[in-house]
Amino acid sequence: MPTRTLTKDLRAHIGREVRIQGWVRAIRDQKRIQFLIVRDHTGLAQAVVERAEGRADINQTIAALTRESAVTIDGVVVENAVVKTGGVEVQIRSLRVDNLADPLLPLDPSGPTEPNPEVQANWRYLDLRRPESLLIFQIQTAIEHAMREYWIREGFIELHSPKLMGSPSEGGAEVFELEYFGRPAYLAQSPQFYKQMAMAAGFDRVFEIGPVFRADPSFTTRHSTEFTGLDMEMSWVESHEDVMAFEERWLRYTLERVKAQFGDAARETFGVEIVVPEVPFPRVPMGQAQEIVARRGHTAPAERKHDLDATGERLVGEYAAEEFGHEFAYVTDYPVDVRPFYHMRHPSNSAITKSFDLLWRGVEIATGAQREHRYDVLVRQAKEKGLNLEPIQFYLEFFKYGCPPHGGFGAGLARMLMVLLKLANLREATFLFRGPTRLSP
RNA sequence: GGGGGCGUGGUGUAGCCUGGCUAAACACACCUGCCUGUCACGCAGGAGACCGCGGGUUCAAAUCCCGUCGCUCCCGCCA
Repeated sequence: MPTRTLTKDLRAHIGREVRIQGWVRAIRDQKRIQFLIVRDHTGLAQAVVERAEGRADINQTIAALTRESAVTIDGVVVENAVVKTGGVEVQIRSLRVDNLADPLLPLDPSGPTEPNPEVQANWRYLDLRRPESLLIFQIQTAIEHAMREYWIREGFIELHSPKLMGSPSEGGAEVFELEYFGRPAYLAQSPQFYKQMAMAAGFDRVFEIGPVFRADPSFTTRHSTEFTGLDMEMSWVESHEDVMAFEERWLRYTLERVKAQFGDAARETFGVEIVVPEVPFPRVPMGQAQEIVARRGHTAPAERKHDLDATGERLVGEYAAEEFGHEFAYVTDYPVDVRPFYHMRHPSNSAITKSFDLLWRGVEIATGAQREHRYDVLVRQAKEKGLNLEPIQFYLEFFKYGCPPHGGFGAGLARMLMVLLKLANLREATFLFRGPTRLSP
């Protein structure tokens, strides 16, 4: 008997005794009868008990109960069309208070208004009790699952690369430094070098879903200092086009799966329609992107006229939506000066890289490229960027003993979730947000 | 890093511009009592903030000024 029944399954247990477990969302304690609304991760259920001599203990417990307490209820499921929680209710036989909640909640998960961001962050576990919060992470699980499924089906190997590094992977300004047994170490801001090392190792195709760290003091709704990176790298590509072609099919599959599982829930809770994108996605070379942006009346600051700023990206997103009816757009052919040294350059035009960004509804969600796999060219490009070769020598060595041509991309999980569900802020799509001013809980 | 906004009981806000008329108001939550099935339950009563912090102006400041701390948004950086 003490097998737990989820609230969503009560209808299948009419007339039988069940145990439900969850949080007290509401207490309606009346003279003759007492109602509890109990929430678990699958929904709401009403539990009811009449005030009577034989149930004085239960009646008393309920009189002293508080909202958001954790309870276990045993009782019989009865059908009652009047009841708004699914037309069924549980007639309480016994009630156990597993954890009584303090009556003064710092954050009310079923309250009429949303608390301030700071209150939400400080009491994140109460904030996460809101069903819409739960749904975000159920959808995140489905996304990750579908992505991993597609990768594995395509012959990829899953990688877990180290996050502690002896030298900053590239550049250096945006890397966290920490003390490592008396010498400096750095938190990986990308698995870039290691996934390329797997190419040199002959793994052919790899992916990694793991934490990445960025020491940028960014204050926007779409940045954090620690997030889950989605990275992949594939060997024997002819160009970055092969990578883009993979990525768009991977995304189409993922959204297909997520829509099938959560399309209705996403519509009801967030008012968003999950669209399974057509492939190929629209492609917009940087030169054309600049024209589109200019035509739409936006002028980027002179010093970054080779790149797209956030507004520019939004406008290219609008363009893709209007011209192609598409939520996604690849921006390709970024100039050398706005790309890292390891991006391969076009053989016909060395000022342009074989790289791309992927925009979703005008928000940058991924960056990719074909990598430079020729040792001497790579060294030349690193020098050109003014890099100190010594700390990256281990990386450069990958390309001295037979490394296949390869390419890949990196994307951000929370950022994709934010765009998918049209959330106002990345932190809603992050279990525990880390930012320049947020390091706890 | 640059710019804007905000900071009032447990929570969300009003009041601030046009200082005193409010011993700081409203909603939700909380406490007490009442209520024959409630379902945003209802009704009656009650407790709870000296208005982020520090300084200044003034007869008088939550309200004006300066500083400071915190949060937040935009830009930049990027996923």
